Amino acid sequence: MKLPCPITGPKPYHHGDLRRALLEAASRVLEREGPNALSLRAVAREAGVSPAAPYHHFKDKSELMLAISEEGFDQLYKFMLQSSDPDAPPMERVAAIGVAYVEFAKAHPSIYRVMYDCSRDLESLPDKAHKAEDGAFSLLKKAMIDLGVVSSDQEVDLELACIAAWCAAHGLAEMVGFRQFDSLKAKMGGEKAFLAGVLSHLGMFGQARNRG
Amino acid sequence: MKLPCPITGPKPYHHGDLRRALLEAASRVLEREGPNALSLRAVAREAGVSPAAPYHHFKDKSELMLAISEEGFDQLYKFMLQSSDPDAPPMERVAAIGVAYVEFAKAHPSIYRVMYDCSRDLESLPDKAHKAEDGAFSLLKKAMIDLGVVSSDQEVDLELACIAAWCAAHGLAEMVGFRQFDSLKAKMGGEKAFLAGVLSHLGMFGQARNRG
DNA sequence: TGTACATCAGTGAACGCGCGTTCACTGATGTAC
DNA sequence: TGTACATCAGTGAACGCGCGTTCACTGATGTAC
Repeated sequence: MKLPCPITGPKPYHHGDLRRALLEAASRVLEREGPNALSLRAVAREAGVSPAAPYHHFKDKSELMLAISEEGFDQLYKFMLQSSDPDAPPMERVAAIGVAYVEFAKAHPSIYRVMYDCSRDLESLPDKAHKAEDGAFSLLKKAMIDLGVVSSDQEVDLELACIAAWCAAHGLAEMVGFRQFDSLKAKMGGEKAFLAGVLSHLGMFGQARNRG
Repeated sequence: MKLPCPITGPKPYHHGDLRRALLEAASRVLEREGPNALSLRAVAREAGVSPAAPYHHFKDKSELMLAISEEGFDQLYKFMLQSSDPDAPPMERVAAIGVAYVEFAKAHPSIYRVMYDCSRDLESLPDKAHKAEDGAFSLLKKAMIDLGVVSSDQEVDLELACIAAWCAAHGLAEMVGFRQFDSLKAKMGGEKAFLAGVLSHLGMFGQARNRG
């Protein structure tokens, strides 16, 4: 691949890895302007490319959205993984996974929204995470099994517990940013305390309650 | 108000109560075509009126959306109220409120989405429900106090408990419709059992767990 | 009770906008000989 | 090693669309006298 002079050179006719560049451009658009501004044209614009160019890499808009969403799930999984020490006690691990989930959504609300929207449209969020041997849902499931509250042979109950945790995390992730909670957060000395406080009331994250 | 002959008469130039009619038209559009199809023009079309007519009743699109959302919260509150017997034990009442919330969202997903979107944009969901003496949040709060797990003088903890319940309900409400859960629902003998099962893992709805 | 007139609540045409997508095209690349 | 050519990955102009909003207008209503 021939690269142009990084300072003065004209951009080459062929891009090199436009697919990658488009996904990164999409991410920038999302962070800067929010999910409503995410259009095929905006992404192409951000990548410095004509509006027709993306069609060589994605069948249509929904395929681009899906790719963004998949990338998001990848990042979320990696973040969860690095946030939960596999040698820590299971209770701590479950809590760490939950907190990581919420923090990710809080840090990247627009990407999270695209992820969620794609999941709803395609009815495949848990499925996708499920299938991947080491996907986010599996990570939670393992921690839940280790937690011992539900045993792995009570399959239905285990599944229910994981779904409950996922729902709670999703709800909290979407609502934690509400301005309405600001004064309570301040009263408690910060968002972290607030988060722990809310989680302490949600069954499967109960150990936070015992701590403080 | 002069009414046209309901069968053959021409529609009158003046509508009578276009504001009301627009809100009902919006509701129909939402149920039929989903939140993405909800535009000022679509609502006017559905109401059988020119695209400029709504501007005599709403400053702009966002004001219409807000009105739809407010109406939704009203309906939600009424539904919660009629679903929870004030003489029932507090535990049952809290559970009934939670189930009603989720059922409402499941029954009217598009309206629920508009409600949520408005809340997020305006940062006023809990606030609105809060201010109204008999709003949905207050209803939950009262039941929580009666439940006795948190006392009304531990204000912060009470608030946290209510927020946790709200988040959990929101998460469940948004995810309960996912196709991915279909097989589990079938295995458990229906959505109601599934819902109760998930709720049983969420702290403040714990009584469902003791029952079955 | 009748009439002049201000006000209200509609109409429908038009505006500019950004969108997703298509199309004929062209410059760059890589492969066969 | 050089050359012909198929293929790939871009361009940019154009399409039709639905949108939010504005505008000059007009029909109906209600009020003052």
